[in-house]
Amino acid sequence: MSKKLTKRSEDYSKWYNELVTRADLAENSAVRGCMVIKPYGYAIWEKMQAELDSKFKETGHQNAYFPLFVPKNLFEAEEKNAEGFAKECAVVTHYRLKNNPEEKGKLMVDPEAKLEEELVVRPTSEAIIWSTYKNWIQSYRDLPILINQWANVVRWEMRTRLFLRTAEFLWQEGHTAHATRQEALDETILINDIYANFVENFMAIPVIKGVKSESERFAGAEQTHCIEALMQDGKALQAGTSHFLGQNFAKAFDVKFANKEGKLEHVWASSWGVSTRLMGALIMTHSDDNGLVLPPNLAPIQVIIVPIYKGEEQFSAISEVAQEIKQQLVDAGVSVKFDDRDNVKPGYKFNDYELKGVPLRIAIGPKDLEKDQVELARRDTLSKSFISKDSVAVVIPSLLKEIQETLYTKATNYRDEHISEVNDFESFKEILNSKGGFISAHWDGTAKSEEAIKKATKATIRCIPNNTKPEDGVCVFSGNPSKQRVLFAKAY
RNA sequence: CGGGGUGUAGCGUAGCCCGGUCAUCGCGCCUGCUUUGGGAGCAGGAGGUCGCAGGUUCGAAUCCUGCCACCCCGACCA
Repeated sequence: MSKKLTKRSEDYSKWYNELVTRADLAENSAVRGCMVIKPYGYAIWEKMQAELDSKFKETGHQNAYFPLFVPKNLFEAEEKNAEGFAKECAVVTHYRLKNNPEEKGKLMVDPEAKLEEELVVRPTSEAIIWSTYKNWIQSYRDLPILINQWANVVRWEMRTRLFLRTAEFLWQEGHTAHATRQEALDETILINDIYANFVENFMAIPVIKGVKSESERFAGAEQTHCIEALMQDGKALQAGTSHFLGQNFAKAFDVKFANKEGKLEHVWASSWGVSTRLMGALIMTHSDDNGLVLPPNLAPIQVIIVPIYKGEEQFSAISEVAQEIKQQLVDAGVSVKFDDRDNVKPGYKFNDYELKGVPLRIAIGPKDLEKDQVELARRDTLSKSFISKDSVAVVIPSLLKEIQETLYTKATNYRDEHISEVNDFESFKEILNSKGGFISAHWDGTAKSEEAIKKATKATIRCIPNNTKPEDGVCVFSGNPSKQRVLFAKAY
């Protein structure tokens, strides 16, 4: 394997794959379409989990856990939902293996052990959860139910890609039940805002909040709110969704409550989720040709200390200073590692931690010891400077903040430069293929035009942004009247 | 499921057309010494049912047949 990473501009997919593998985040598993998330990648995911989880709790949500298997008859209950996911379900049909009489030492599925009712491995948990909520809800006093679960789900995708589309992935899914339409709608929007704040402030990825067109909507939802991000290859990525489910699931699973007047009503619902796909967004938003670039908020190691030395004597002198600095940083709440491995040279370590996206690197050598200084290198700008060894604990925490902001600003500038307003279909196609990114254009609101545009350009409506102002125009495809612009893009 | 491609050491590969010292090279790994301010050097070493099963042949990584797996492009998708 070559030491240099493939350049982003040469082959974006290859670059992405190499980066994920070589930065030690994850790798393809022996199981088709599944991935192994390695400790370094998982540590980042855990940070994301912790932050999101606290936001959910702050807003009154609780965690719970529901089964992996969904009996087929439950799965069928909400027709649109079932139809939407039917083509990508893994199904358990048997519960036992036996020795294969034809081949020694091999096992076979025992045909005697066929299940009466097949079990669908959850592609999402609405069905199993709503069949449970039915028993939990009788009165308006039981509402709202605000539950989240951290879980894995399985969607048997034809083609997979590390983090972005794996057959099994990790996510959180919230499922709430409310007494009124408005309350459920408010919840849907509250969560979408939590997602947006999290992705922007914590992951330093700018997003556009909006709602999905009917054809892009979650199967079984009345409205799908979403956050859309833009990757460095000009393709959009749906980073999170929050669905207003209306009474669809309540009706499908017959979930009713007695209101204050004693009348029975169906409850109102929302569901929402973000997944390990956010890891993909993180990688494709910030990384460069040297590897991953982690925002300090998410970096398992925020500062790496690399010693440069000849011989035992120098090493112990440098170690002493390094340990001292490490302790100061730990006390300042910084996550820091001192890499004292002797089997690799400093140059190797420099490259290795750049590949892994560690935000700051401190190098300490004999020359620095003499001058009471250390070399400080930023991952985001790749710039180096020297600071006095006593100022480390003061300089670094604020520098980490600055890096977090710089990354967000840089990504935002890139995103904003890649939103193009167009008014005719020729420039639509032209810009989509040359520059990529989001295209803001008028659309007549029909699924027909949307489909035709998709066929012609592979671009889909990413969202109808929340902040667009009404503006009279004509559909970029059909020429029919339109009241506002929507965002198109090629998407992952 | 359609169209294309690939399976040789942990990873990446040469060899396949034209059968015969042919199992190649690089990275990684192990041992030792020298190194250490941007992916170290030298010396030695370990590691392979050439995807699987048949067939042709005196002889198969190489030719033929079947199977399996994976990858890419489409349809599908968080």
